[in-house]
Amino acid sequence: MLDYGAEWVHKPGVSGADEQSRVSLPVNYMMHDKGLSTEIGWTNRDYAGVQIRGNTSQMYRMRQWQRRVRAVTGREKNLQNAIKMISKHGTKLGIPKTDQEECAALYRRGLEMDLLRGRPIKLVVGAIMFIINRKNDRARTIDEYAIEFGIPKKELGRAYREMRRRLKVKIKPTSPIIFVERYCNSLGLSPETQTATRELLNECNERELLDGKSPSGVTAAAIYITSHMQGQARTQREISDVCNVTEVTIRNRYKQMLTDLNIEFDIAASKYPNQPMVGRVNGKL
DNA sequence: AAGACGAAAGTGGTTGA
DNA sequence: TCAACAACTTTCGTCTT
Repeated sequence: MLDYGAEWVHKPGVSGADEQSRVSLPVNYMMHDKGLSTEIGWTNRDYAGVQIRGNTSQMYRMRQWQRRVRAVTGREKNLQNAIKMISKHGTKLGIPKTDQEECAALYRRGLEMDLLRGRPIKLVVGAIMFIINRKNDRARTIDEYAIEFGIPKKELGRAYREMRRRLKVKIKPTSPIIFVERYCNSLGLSPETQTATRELLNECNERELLDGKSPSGVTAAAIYITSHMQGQARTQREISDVCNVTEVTIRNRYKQMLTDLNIEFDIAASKYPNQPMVGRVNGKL
């Protein structure tokens, strides 16, 4: 686990409120030098805000060199590039800042272990961002990363698996549950329907009906069922658009779900509101 | 016309020899 | 490394409402 907390420095001989004095920002992995380097400001003023007189072109040159000197080695330049990319694509995909920092930290680790030489930065960054995505149970699929980075899915998948192995990141299989909130929201379904969908998936999971099936596929099927049961019917087409699975898959999955769970439910007859909720009666679905 | 259905053929990943 | 395999996709004609 990474600690994102502030870093307190203990001052000897000081007590009370001053005892825990903040020295600077917490170490920030989104800066290639962890935020520890010096920056010369552009204002031509000294620490007290007084205008610096005289040689402004000298100030300009100092700034220039400070910038140049900050990233000297190839490795540091590489890291700078990668971090820029993480932040750019991360923002577009809506990845939380904390996740982005984890990506940067993991990338740095790969760099230090010398695993990255000769690979396109884009590919490694994509793989690492997907690793963090999976590790933290985020509701995004590899397809979305492949599209965002403009890398064929096959290639990104291969890089992802290799990086995961070499960096020794342990990853659980994706649970369909993590997609429920996102998909239901996209489809404008009520919180009750979301809950019902989770119930349904949990029930399937307990009976071990989900292993080996694609997580977004079974989520799509579950939503198809519950949306009808809740009187908020969505078509297979609408759901397949949002969940990025085909209508055929939704059909196969939902039919099997109904038979496996012994649920008698006529989808065709359920297009109208006020259908009974999915829930447990005496512990049974 | 929209939605659902299911057969058929093809794809990529997993598994076990 | 290779073949077998299950899940999934694409495509398309048919049925139902």
